[in-house]
Amino acid sequence: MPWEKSFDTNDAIKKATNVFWAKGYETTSLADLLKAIGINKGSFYNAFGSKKSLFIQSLDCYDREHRRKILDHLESLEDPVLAINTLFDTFISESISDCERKGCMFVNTALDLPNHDKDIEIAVKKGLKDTELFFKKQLTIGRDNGSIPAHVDVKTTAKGLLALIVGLRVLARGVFDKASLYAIKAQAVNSIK
Amino acid sequence: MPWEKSFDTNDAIKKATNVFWAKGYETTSLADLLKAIGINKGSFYNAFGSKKSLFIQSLDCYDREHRRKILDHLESLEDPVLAINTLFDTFISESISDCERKGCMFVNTALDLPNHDKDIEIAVKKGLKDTELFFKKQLTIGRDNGSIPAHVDVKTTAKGLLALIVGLRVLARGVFDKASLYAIKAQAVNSIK
DNA sequence: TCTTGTTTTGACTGATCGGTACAAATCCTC
DNA sequence: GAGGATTTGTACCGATCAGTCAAAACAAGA
Repeated sequence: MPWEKSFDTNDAIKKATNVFWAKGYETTSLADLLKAIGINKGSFYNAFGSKKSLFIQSLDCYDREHRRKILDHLESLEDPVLAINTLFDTFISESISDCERKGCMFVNTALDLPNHDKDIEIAVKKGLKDTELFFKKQLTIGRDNGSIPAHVDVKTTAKGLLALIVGLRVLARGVFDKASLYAIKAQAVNSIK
Repeated sequence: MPWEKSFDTNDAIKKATNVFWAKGYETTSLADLLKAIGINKGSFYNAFGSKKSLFIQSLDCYDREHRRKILDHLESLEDPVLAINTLFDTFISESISDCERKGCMFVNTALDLPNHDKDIEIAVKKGLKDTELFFKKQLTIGRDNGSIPAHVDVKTTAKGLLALIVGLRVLARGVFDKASLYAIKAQAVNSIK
């Protein structure tokens, strides 16, 4: 009975994610989203309800398709020191090769949390807490298998590494060059030996 | 001959700075600025020319009245380890006590550099480079007087400390609590001993 | 072929955006 | 007080903002 949808919702969310990722919530206009997805207003509101609702779905998409995917791969390495090294390498080369300089969608959103609603705050906190947990797990494994010395405090260092990653993500959006980004990595590597 | 201005330009810039600081350039509307300063459009465009021109003046105001003022004081301590400790303490207590959670205007602006014009990019880069230079100077003094061990690499550590500060500033805007912010400080302190 | 249910389209809403134009109000000097 | 310089308040500009809505387009079942 119904008319088949002419566009794929998941595909549309992915396209929207890229726009929100690069420009942020406020700066992204509805016109930007419609152009990126290739539909018009009626279809947009029929499919997504509101700009904010799509933003939340985009955050979730980013979380699954980017953030968690990277961490899952690093965890599978089963080598905490290598995992942390590779994490920094990945973000640095991602930053350098991305001519849009999008950075990290969670970091970008975290910075203007004061201007966002509670539900978005919760989603962002959850993502960053989970990244912190990733560091905690890796540090614990490393200490247990001896690849990370015992004097490294797991809780403190996990938060410190998260802060370094966040700093790297910000500075990679136009302030630091490649060499400087690798200096941040060196700081991170130093803190686990 | 001329009619005296009914408001002080510098005072107006300070008020505008607070709004831009909290909300960012795009999200701040002209109406926000007019309300904060307490003037109306005619006076605004007569005094400042454009929204962007005022933003640049606000960045400069922040640079002089906040960023440099803090660093000047820390340099006057003539004790690099104390200076770096106090820097983190200052930012942490500033973050906690500020109910607006404004963070740092340079960090906020740095994150959306891709959406800003060249002149703003230059101003932000300059401010952050100068902060990096502050770290370099302090580390050099510390190594010279023996309060910081020789194995600490000045250039790398300066960039690392800057990244930690940037990360702290972001995470303080809604993700981390007080204890977590102090963990970042601990990471910084660890890296210079 | 006609009905039914869904999706698409694009015009429309009222609000707000940054910025301009200009007359009225104000003050200083002569 | 007159004249000139400058600020101030406000009406207005076109563009854009997020969001609404009714009619057109369409597919499948009857």
